[in-house]
Amino acid sequence: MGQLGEVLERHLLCFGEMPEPDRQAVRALDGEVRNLPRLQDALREGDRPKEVVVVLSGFLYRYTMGPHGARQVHSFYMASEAPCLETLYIDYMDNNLGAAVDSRIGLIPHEMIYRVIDEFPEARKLLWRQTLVQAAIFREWLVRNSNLPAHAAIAHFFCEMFIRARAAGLSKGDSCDLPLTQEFVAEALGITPVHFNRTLKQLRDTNAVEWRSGRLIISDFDRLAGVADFNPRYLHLRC
Amino acid sequence: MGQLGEVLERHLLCFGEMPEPDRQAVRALDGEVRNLPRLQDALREGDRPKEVVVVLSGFLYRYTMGPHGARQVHSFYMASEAPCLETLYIDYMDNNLGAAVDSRIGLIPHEMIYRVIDEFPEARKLLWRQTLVQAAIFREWLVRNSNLPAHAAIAHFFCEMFIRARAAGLSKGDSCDLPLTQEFVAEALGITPVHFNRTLKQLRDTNAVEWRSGRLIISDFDRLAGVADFNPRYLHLRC
DNA sequence: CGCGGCTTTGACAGCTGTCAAACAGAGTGG
DNA sequence: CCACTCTGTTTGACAGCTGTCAAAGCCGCG
Repeated sequence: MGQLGEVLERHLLCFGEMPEPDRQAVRALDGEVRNLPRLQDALREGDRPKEVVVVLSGFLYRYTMGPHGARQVHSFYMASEAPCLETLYIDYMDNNLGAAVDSRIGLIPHEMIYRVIDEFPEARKLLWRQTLVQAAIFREWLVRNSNLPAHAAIAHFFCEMFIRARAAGLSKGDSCDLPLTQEFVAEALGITPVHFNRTLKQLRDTNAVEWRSGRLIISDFDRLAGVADFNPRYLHLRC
Repeated sequence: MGQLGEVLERHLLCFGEMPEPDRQAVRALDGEVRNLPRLQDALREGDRPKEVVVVLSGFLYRYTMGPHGARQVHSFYMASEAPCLETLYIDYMDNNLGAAVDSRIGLIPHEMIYRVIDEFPEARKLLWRQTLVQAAIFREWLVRNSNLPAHAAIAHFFCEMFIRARAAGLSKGDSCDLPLTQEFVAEALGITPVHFNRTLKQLRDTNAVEWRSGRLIISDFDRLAGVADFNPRYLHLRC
């Protein structure tokens, strides 16, 4: 029973069920654990990683660098999530994975996972599905950043983060950790930090949400979801 | 040897290699062929399809409807491409798939593909990879729509469509079909048709690209790619 | 010729970006 | 305990890209 395998098993079970033998096979996965200091990268564009990453604590983010030093964040990953599962079957990274705060990550060798995939169809199905859910999230972010005005986009982002935290068992009541700077989130939403800050103030004034010292508190989820036209359907969560 | 299987085989080979037995298994896939008139949907939000779609001719597009009737296009699919391969392992559609022009599509039953996936690991690998490449394209569209000014976004879109058409063997020299209205493309880029039109005129004046009566002609690809900061890396094409 | 769909153009409002500077809070060292 | 520094947040002023609303032009087709 590897620590990493247990984390991955719990994560996969958010998206569907597996029979006990498959669960056991996933649970048996294990690998190296490593500290990843804030702003350090775990994977870089062009890398051909030989392990799959699991977030144990902290917050990771995936990004690409634009031509003029502009950074676009594609996604955030909280504890228990598995970014870049896709490295299993894609030749090389076309983006970067880094730590937004001091984090601890686990590295499960591809070889071990290939064996599970070959021998346990239900585990394979959930692994595959996890990568598809990632794609669904990218689609939703595309819609959000392309169509929603800043205040709705911010509300949408908060809703998603909270729902994901709750699914991962990381929320407490109506709040969860969100240890990011405004700049990070602004780069995920495709807006300027300045504009993000201004718009956040407006949202705060609605008393639906608060975000300070790394903690997100959603006192009126329904109102916030209404502002964002948020529907958690795309997350394909079972719980 | 199914017609649909052959199309799918050729598409998968754009992303990697398979040994002959796997190729044969894919080639043997087949199913119903159906006409899909312009603006009609093949799949709708909430559907639980039992077949995988292959585009035989025409142009499909995937989209979601926003709250105020706003439509966001997630992607376009030209002949030989396979949209929504993801339906194999995801519970229900969280978006719609429709025809941008009169099209012909093939429907391969999930059951047939599951058998290939179970018995032919290399075919499975390419199928999986195809879904991952889709995700990579979503990421790139996210970056494009979030960061690039309209003229660069349009140039980027043209570059991608041309490269994909060439990979599919659908280009002739420096041109390919692109039978879409300006409105469709504008909705993919997350800008207004009016603004799209205005900005397109500017691009046209650079003499790098032309687009009329459904045909895209790129007379100076390098210049266009420069404007867009386009790098085809994310398409993960072998050829 | 008239109709319908698409493209093109105009005028104007407004959301968002840019550049700068002030402000706040945590950690450091004197 | 108080400067001091550093990072991140907050505000201000202003430019400009993009959206909105309308109307005109273009083209294929019955």
